[in-house]
Amino acid sequence: MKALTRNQELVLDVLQRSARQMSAYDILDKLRPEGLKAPLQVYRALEKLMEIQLVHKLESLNAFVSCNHKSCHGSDMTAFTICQDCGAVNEFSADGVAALLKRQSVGEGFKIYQTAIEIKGTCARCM
Amino acid sequence: MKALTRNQELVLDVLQRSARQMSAYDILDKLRPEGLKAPLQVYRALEKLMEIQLVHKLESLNAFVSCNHKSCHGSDMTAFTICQDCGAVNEFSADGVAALLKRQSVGEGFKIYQTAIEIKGTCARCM
DNA sequence: TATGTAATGTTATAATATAACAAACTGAGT
DNA sequence: ACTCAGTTTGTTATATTATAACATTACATA
Repeated sequence: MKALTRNQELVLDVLQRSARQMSAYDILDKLRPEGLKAPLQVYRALEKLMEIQLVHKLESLNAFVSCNHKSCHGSDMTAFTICQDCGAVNEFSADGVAALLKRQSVGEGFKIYQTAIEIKGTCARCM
Repeated sequence: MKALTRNQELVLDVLQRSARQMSAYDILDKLRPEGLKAPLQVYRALEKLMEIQLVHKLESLNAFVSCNHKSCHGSDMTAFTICQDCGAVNEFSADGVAALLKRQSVGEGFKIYQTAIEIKGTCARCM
């Protein structure tokens, strides 16, 4: 487990402090005071952070969240609920779903590398 | 079930003829000969077509596919495998997964509106 | 025909993401 | 310490994806 570089630390830190998902440009704006200037600096850090599963991308929102969910590091399965009213995103453990998907995809001769499950709807608070 | 408008027909037709997923701009380029000029014409058609589930968006690719999968109209659950080698996309039926997700999310007090499951990996052909 | 809803066309612009290339840093092996 | 390979960085420019705003037209139906 390699140490993070400065830019990676900065990006991760911003994401961890944020209550919400952030776009790459949201992150960039937060980090301008630290000297970051170009989107690529953020995107590159995000790429690495996703590689080591400290950050996930919400594909349907083009946004990023940090992941403290220990069980998820080393897993290739992430699942999120996204509330369409309040915007709250919640990562939840989907082990049963993961197992089922794996079985099914093996049945179809497909080798899973990474899975994104994004569920849009209404959260308990907003109902 | 309302009839489709001209633009919606055109967009759906292009997608159905295509062996692959297409970006909105891919579609636009195919339809320039029919007189379409602006991205919005395509995006608006796509929006409607997705609403009535004749088209799905692959969130992780920012691309669109048509859906002939009868069982899926009226469902709020779509699942895709995406081969990272050849790019082939396959929609598969994930009823079991859907049921499981529904049970689990209900447990967490979340009301599902729409779910995207996108699995990246290697297809049988490419293994 | 009046009326409301939906769809259209158009221009402009916002938001998201990557290409290309030179330079600096890092770590392992010698 | 030296060097080599690999990674990370900084930077400018550009590609790709998506929406805003607004005037206009089509269309069903009461």
